[in-house]
This record gives sequence, C-alpha cells and structure tokens, in this order.
Amino acid sequence: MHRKASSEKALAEFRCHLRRFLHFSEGAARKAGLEPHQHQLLLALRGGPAGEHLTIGGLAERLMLRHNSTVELVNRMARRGLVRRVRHPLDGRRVFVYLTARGTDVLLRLSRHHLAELRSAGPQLIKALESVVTPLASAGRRSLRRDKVSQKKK
Amino acid sequence: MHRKASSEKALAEFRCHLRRFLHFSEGAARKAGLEPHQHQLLLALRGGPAGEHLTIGGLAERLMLRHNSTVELVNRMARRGLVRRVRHPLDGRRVFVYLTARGTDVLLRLSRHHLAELRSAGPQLIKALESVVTPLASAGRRSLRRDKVSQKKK
DNA sequence: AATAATATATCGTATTACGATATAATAGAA
DNA sequence: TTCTATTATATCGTAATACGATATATTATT
Repeated sequence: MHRKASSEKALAEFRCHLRRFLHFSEGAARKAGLEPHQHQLLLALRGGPAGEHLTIGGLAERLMLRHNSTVELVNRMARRGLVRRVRHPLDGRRVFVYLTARGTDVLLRLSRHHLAELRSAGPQLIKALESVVTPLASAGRRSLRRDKVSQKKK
Repeated sequence: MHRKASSEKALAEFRCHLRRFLHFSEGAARKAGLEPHQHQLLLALRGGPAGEHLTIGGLAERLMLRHNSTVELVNRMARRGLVRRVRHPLDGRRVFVYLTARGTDVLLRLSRHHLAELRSAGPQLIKALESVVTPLASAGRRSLRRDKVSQKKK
C-alpha cells in the first residue's frame, strides 16, 4: 500500500471544507425554495457587469451546463416567477433571461446568508486551499508528483 | 430594482470559479470511471489520520450524505472493487470500509490531476474567496448587510 | 428476558441533467 | 432571390442517484 503524501491530506481537507460549504449552500437554497442550480443561475444573472444581457447559451456557459439543461432550468424558474424570457429584438433566435423583482429578492436574501457563512467558514477554506496550492516543501515528505522517483517503491 | 453591492459581485465571481473547479473535478472523476461522490469517498477514506477506521455512518457524516445514500454508494464502489467492507469484530452492527489497492491507485491518479489543476487555478479561487471574506471596505459602496439603513430605498 | 437504541440495508420514488433530436431564425452561397 | 449551412433554443425519453420510509440485524438498557 502506498504511503500517504502530505498533499493528499491537504487535498482531502480542502474537499471536506468545500463539501461543508456546498452543503450549507444547497440547504440554504432549498430552504428558500430553490434548487441549487437555480440559485447559481440567479447569481450569474446578477453577478455580471451592470447592463450585461445574458442569453440562454451564455448562461449555459457560465453555469457549465448544456444548453438544453439550461433551457429546462430557465423553464422552471420562469414558471416560478424568478426570471423572465425576452426575445432578442434583432436576432430572433436568441433569448435573453432577466431577473424579476422576486428573483432579485430571493437572491439577496440568500446572498446575505452566504456572506455570513463565508465570513465565518471562509478563512478555514482559504487556509486549506493554500495548503494545497502552496505545499510547505518540508524535506523528506512524500510527494504525489510523478516525475520524481517516488513512484511505486513498495 | 436594487442596486448591486460589491459583495454580490465578489460572491458571484467566487461561485463562478468554484463551479469551474467542480466541473473540472467531476469530469476528471468520470474520466477515471468514477462518479463524483465515489471520488469524494475515496478521498475521505485516505485523507483522514493514518490508521483511522471509517464506518458507513462515519463516512456519511464526512460526505454530508444520508446513511442510506452512503450504503448505496459503497455498494457500487465495492462492486467495482474500489473499497471493501469489513464487519466490526466486536460490534456486529458496524461495517468498516477500506480502500482496496485499486481504489488507492485510481485515487492517486485523480489526486495528481487535481493538484495540478489547483496549483494553476487555485490562486484565483483564493483571491475571489478573499474578496468575499475580507471586503475592502471602501466607503460609499453598498452593502448587503441588513442592519444598515440601506434596505429598500428604491 | 423484554424493550429500546443504534447501524446498516432495502425499496420505491421524484428529480434532474443529459443525449438525441426537432424547430426556428439568421447567415452565406449559388 | 432561393437553397443550404449554421446557430440558438426547445422537446422528449432516459439513466442515474440521493432521499424518505421502512426493514433487518445487533447491541444496550431495564
């Protein structure tokens, strides 16, 4: 069995913190009546530069989703009055998605919770991530890097 | 419509980076033949203190999953030879979950990719998170905090 | 011994992102 | 223009999975 490299622990720790945060975030979204991706979509809509108009495709790109998934996501959200579709006046293929007042309200409430959570849990997350990114190269510790000789030496 | 607070942008930016990383991670896991949660489980198993024995319940807690979901996850993973179940010798209710050699190998390969990715994309993520946690309190900027007077002033 | 508590397992379900495909609209070529 | 290609959005069926409710097995408590 391989021995543990310190970077493995750092990675595991980081993901553990990350899972906790994401779990919090999903729970918060659900409590607000949203599914997690809906929250992300609201955030993407409001987070961009002011006056930015986002289409379905643009949203898909930001959310790392397929176009069709985004269409369905927007369907559900429009049904709930969180966003509204507006056809592009010049290019009839495109559809802009805009926040409604209700969507904005829900998002702001969620953002407040997230800010509070991150201000409290964020520092740990940062530390954990720093440990991954900037490994304290204490000599003698095993590394995960392949190009070192350290591979398979049961 | 509410005006945008700078903290909203910071939050959105952070989540955007986060989504990118998670998307990378899920893709990497899938390429390795794992579903994302399987990857997390492997990580949890190997990331803890050496000699730590994790049960189904313990794993559920770390992964922020329900017990039954974890049971099913372990089922799938045991079927694929990534982990193995070992009944607790004293308390017959508990079941330990251990990494197999194969599980370890897959995880190590994944971890290498993740380390590389994080070393490259991590700093941005850290920066974004810092902007959320430590808002540069430039005067005049709107805040999301409730207790300020800034609420609803169309 | 009887009951409660704990830990794992099973089963049905609801949800959702995706692939494949279809429709609509614009751009480009003949 | 007219025909074709490209782009953008939408639809439909499916597979996957986490969950709730419930069951089973084992240990603790009385």
